[in-house]
Amino acid sequence: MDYDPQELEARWRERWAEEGRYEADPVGADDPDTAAEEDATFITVPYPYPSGGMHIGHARTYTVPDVYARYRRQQGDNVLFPIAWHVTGTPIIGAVERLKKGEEEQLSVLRDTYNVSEDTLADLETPMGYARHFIEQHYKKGMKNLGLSIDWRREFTTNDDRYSQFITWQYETLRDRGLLEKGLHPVKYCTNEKQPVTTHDLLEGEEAEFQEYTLVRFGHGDTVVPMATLRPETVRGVTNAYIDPDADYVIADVDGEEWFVSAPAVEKLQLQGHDVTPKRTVAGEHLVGERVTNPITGEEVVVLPADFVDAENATGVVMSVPAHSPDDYVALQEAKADDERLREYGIDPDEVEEIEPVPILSIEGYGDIPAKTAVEEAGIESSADPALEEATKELYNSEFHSGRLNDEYGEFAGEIVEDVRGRFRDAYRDEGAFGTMQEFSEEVVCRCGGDVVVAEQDTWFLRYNDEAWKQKAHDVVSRMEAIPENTRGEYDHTIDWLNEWPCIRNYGLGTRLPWDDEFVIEPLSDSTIYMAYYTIAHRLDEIPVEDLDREFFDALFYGADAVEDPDERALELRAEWLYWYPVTYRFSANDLISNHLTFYLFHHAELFGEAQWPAGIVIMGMGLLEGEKMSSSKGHVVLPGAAIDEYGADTVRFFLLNSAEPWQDYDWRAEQVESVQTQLERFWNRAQDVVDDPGPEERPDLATADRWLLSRLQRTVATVTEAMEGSETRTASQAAFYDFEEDLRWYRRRTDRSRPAARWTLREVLETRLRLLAPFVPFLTNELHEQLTGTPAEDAPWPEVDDDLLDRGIEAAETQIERLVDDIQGIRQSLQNADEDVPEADPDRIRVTVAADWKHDVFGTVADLGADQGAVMGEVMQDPDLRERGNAVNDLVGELIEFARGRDDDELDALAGLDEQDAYERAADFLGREFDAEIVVQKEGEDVEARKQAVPFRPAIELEAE
RNA sequence: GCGCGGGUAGCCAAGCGGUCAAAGGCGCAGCGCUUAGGACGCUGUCCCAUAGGGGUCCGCAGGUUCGAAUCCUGUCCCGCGCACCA
Repeated sequence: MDYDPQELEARWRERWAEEGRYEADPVGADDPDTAAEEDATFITVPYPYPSGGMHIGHARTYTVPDVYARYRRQQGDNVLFPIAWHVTGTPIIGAVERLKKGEEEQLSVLRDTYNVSEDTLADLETPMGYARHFIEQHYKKGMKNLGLSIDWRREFTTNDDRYSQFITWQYETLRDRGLLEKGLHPVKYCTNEKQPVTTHDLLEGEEAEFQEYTLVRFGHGDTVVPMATLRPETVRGVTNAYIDPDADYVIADVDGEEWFVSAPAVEKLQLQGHDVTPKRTVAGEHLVGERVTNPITGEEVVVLPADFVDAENATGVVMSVPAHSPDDYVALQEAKADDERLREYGIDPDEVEEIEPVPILSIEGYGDIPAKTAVEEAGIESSADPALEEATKELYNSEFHSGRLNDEYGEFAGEIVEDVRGRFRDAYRDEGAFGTMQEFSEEVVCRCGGDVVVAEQDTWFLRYNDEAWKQKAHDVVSRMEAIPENTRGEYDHTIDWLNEWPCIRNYGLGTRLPWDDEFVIEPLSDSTIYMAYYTIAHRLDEIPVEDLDREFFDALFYGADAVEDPDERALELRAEWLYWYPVTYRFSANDLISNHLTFYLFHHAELFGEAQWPAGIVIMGMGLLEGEKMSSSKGHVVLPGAAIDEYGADTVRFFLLNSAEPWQDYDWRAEQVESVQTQLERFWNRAQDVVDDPGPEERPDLATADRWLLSRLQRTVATVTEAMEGSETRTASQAAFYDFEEDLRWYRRRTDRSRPAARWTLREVLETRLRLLAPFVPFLTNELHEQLTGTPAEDAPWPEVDDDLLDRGIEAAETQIERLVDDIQGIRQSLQNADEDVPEADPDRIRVTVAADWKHDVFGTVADLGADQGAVMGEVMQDPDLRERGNAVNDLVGELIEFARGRDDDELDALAGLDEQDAYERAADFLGREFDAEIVVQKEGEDVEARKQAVPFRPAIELEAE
């Protein structure tokens, strides 16, 4: 029977679907308190977000947990592996809108990358229609084609009414526990659309960060002139101010005061919680030459004109600290040099000439006036010099990390800027001398073309900064299994670093905030405990939505005593939940540690008891395609459907699981995938050979080679099992498939495979390997295992190591034969390298001389005492015969000690028990065939002496030509 | 900047104190098998060598050790994540 993956895989898919093979239900759930929970294994993976199609990276994300799920099933566990669909938030809505607008890029992705036909495009014009298309046509199809062992009865979307009831319960509970809080928060706000926007909506400035400027409230008469700065601690070093004389500025009423700010600042201030009424617009020139009062020092400084001031940024008025800002220093120099311009603005040049930098902090290596030093050392002559920016950045950095404030700073004096800035700012903010304004680090433009600015918005926060909550989350981390182990610290790090998290949005799919339906709970916040929902999803459908109220879920998750009149149905579902929970392993991508996974830990820590806390998380790496990042917009993707059509699902699975461990990055390379396909085909063909001629039913007498192969098989079982326990899919599949293939190659070379014992051995080996490989290539292994035994591989138990078949002695002997072959080959090669022809390079006879008995006795002592020259010599010299040999013994011990180093006791014992001569004699036929020569095995003794020194396990070898 | 991961022969990639000139795959070369090709098997693929040997080597520089690709320190380079976005 030829290997036809398409035909074979289609058949098994059908069988699985018909049988409902992977539908899992609690066992012994009729008695909920004593259900056999220890056998329950619950595997989850983040539900896909169907805002586009599935690509090969997704295929791996879902196949890794599938392989583990299949492994646990063969180990006898009751395994639940469910899936659902995450549609919350804006990406799907955004995609639909771009489609409806007829955006070319979006149409091209849909048509060309995801093969959406023209007549189905219309179905995609509603969010759920769009989601449904990708769920059904891509994800579900792809998952089924891959052979994922999912319980399909439990699927749902996060936009379902019942799911919303569940999330409503979660958020009401959290609010009652004081873990939700209302407050102001900066958001990206489009001034054109007059609404908040997400990163996805941006045309420019996706990388922009929020920057918090301090507004230093300089005074001009009764008018406040707020100067924006990122370095509030330099306020005592201000010598003057700068303004753009040609830009528009506004005198406005702000929160009952009169302010002077740039025109663009008005809207920003309004959006940031200020009550702003513009009174009149003036040119910046209006303030030029005027004096403004420093709120901290009380000093008056002059306002100078400057073109470099950007009225679009913050308030459009800046303070000048020439001692510490190379920018300001150079600007001041240039102002001093341009008397004419100063006069133009009615400023007395002599007054400007007198302005000297005022240092306010000290820093080693920069002299008294750091900015001056920096500018001069960099040879900067003008503000147009590009080196100025670099010098400014470098000085800012140095001052931040190692500058110490001077004495005039009082309680803040002597401290490093990095440590003191926040406190300094807060102190004066409380006092009223400072204000705050948020601004982006770069220009941000909405896809609609509108300017995006920072707005402060009323928002509900999850209080991840709550110390008690953090502590509980840390407890979860300390108790769970983190795979790989080096990720554990990242969870702790994230828990410590997380602050308040705004958990609602103004629009999007999902669950409305229960007490304010203007808002919707955002995607990372409605996906923290949904694993619990899987355990009951299929049975929830029987219950009317309106019954799923707070009390219902309280009874479900907290038991009959938690509510006054518990709903019986809720208590039944509670049994299901308790049976499956906790989640045994959650498989997820490494970039989700810093948000989703840690949220998952937080919410479980708070809402559920310790017994329901996550038991383990396995982190998965990223995928590349031909060495490059995948990108659906560039069409640089491989779709699972196409890959499965071309190679078959088993090949796709095997490649994805075998090319790297789950947590390592992997690279889909067509060439490598093809090679996997041919390897599987070869495996199939060899298996067919065994199926066709399976040998005797009863175990015959086995030859050495058979016993060797069976012993190797036991080691393989041990290696694969251990690897699977740690989710090391690469190690496991490598050992079961490729590594063992090496052993088989040797076996084939070594022995006659038509013997009945060989047939029996090969059958045994195949059956075991099929079971070991069943999690990886379920289609092929099920088929072959059924052909061989009548049952599919997945229904056969996971192999166990048979100690009776493990034989160290046989393996040690075989290793010696391999070594002998290598050595003979090495000698022959060396002779073949000769410039002249050497007849011995093609020997007629090979003489193998085994070391004398007394040498083996010495080795026995080494094996007993270990690699300890002194101890061995001491022991050996007790023997008068050996003592007589003197130096020869000393040299031999040295060599044997070297040999014994790094070998474990088991191996040394096996070698000590080995009859070397017998091993070689039994292999003589084989060696003769290999080298086409007569093999003479002899033992070193009184009448036999080899040309070369024979040492135990390293016989003398002589090649002889007639 | 902060955190994580990584730099191994022509390429991919394993190894993570001694059995390491370093698994396996790809590529390349030779031989066998074959009508031929493919597939398969054997051999070779850093340098030197007429007997299983020697030399150099695992980003770079130091160090620990009887012994380092493997441990430590420093350094250079590359990838990924860093929030209100799934």
